Amino acid sequence: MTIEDCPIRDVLAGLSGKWSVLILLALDERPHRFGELRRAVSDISQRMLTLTLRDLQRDGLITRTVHPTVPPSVEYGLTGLGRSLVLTLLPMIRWADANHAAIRGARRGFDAAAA
Amino acid sequence: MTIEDCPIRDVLAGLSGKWSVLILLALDERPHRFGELRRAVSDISQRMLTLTLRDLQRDGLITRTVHPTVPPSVEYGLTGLGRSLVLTLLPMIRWADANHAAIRGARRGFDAAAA
DNA sequence: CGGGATCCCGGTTGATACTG
DNA sequence: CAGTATCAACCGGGATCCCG
Repeated sequence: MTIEDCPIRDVLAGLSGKWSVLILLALDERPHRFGELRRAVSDISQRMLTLTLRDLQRDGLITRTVHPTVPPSVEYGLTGLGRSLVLTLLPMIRWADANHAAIRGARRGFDAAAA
Repeated sequence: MTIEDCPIRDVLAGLSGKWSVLILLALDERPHRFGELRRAVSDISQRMLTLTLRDLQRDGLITRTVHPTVPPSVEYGLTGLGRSLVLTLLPMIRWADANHAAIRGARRGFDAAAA
């Protein structure tokens, strides 16, 4: 009865970081190289980008292709599984965009009432 | 240019906890009392349930109704905003359910290859 | 260029005990 | 029943330096 037995919690855990969803969205547009991703998801640290990418790859959501050039070049892209996940994420993204103002308003109201 | 200016990150931050989504789903079925929620989301600590509920209420996603009985009874339910959010979440939930096995398989493959 | 290794801090979480 | 208070542990994440 560990955490992995609950699909929701197990899958969500991987997306719970601050960065996974942003990275998946960037890769949904087009494949990105490491440095491109770093700029696309501005203010992610090199370390967290590396770690998050490895987790996503481990879960079979993204591909990692090394081109043995000098200097090296690594391309990341979505797998079929990853693409199908992003599709289910898009409604939530749009909701976040559309209702961000309402949430911020609710927060202000709540905080004011608490004071 | 703080974090709240990005709708995705701001909204996701609230759901990134381990518990928010589970609670929202439980409340989507029907309103729950505190103790019911605690059993529904088994192995959440009392403390985290309290904290998460307050955050969700602060964001305008759930309602909190106190019935001044003895002993006290508090009912939580979804707001309209909350219900609309859950609707956008459901595709992702179903995806998690359907693809949990695939993800676990990918993980095993990745870990085996790394060894 | 694309990482890995290390250090370290601070917020989040859990256990436990107490309360109206 | 539905919380609040306090304390300790943990771990996500940033900074920095190094490497092929």
